[in-house]
Amino acid sequence: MLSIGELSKRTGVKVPTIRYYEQMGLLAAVERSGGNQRRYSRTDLERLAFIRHARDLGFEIERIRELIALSNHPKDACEGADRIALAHLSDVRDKIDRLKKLEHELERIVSHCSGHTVEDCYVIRALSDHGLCDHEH
Amino acid sequence: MLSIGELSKRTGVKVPTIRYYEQMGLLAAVERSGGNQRRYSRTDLERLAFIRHARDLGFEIERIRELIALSNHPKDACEGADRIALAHLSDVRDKIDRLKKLEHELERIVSHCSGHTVEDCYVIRALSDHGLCDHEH
DNA sequence: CATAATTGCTCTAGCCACTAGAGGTTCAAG
DNA sequence: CTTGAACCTCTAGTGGCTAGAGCAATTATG
Ligand SMILES: [Zn+2]
Ligand SMILES: [Zn+2]
Ligand SMILES: [Zn+2]
Ligand SMILES: [Zn+2]
Repeated sequence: MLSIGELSKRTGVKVPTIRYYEQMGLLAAVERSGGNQRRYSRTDLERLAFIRHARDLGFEIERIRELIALSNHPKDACEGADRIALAHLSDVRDKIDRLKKLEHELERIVSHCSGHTVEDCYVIRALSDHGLCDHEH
Repeated sequence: MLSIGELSKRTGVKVPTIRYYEQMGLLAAVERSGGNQRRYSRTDLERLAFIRHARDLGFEIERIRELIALSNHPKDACEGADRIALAHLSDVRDKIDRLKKLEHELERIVSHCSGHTVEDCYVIRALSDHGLCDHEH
């Protein structure tokens, strides 16, 4: 049985974040000591590691809740989990596409400044006029 | 003189967002009609377009505040503006790098599921064990 | 065993950049 | 003059935490 601090050390998840996950219903409310302190089992640690890893991979809390619900029915088909992962992959790709457009536009903007005063700074002019941009964003 | 609704239509910025920008000090508090309604000039419209474009390019509100302050001193050197844009470009690149790692990892994960039950779903297993991942994240 | 340092508890508020809604006032068209 | 759209202010909610106040419990040291 681990205290919340020990669990935090072993998983790299901060103490208030563990309590937050409990509040959000990702971690079940666990056993308490006589003095009302949380005591975690190995199973709890594994679940927290799962949550942490899913968060590191960018899954939203609501999606993680769904994934946990699915993994409680091991005999069911796994389409649900696959669909969640695919949808997330698609989100990530959309974000990359948007950021690459920004990157391109920002590169163009910063490379055009001849470096004199603010009144002829290309950065300021480009921000004032989207017409100078290559793409929508 | 434009009402807030007309300004909204012309810039594509929603009405509550315009009021929010005023509250944040990006837009100066403007003239009011007899009945206390905001009235915007062409200059106000241009400033809002600047803010909107900078936001679309991903600049934070605080950075936009700084850019506006700089552009009020047209005779000064423009290093400040250039530095803000370069720092933002660097942020964008960092985000892209992180997302590309996620993309690779998610591609790998979804492609490994043989599509049976939850108990042997690779998605679920991969989430449980970062050791299966190719990269840190 | 007493005391002190550390860790734990709950509850509230703050972060960012909006967005939504309540409850009321002003404006413009007919 | 009446109607209805647009406006006003104020408060609260979003996501995923993080920080702090003010206590209680546990652990380490003497
Ligand atoms: Zn410049
Ligand atoms: Zn643009
Ligand atoms: Zn699967
Ligand atoms: Zn991993």
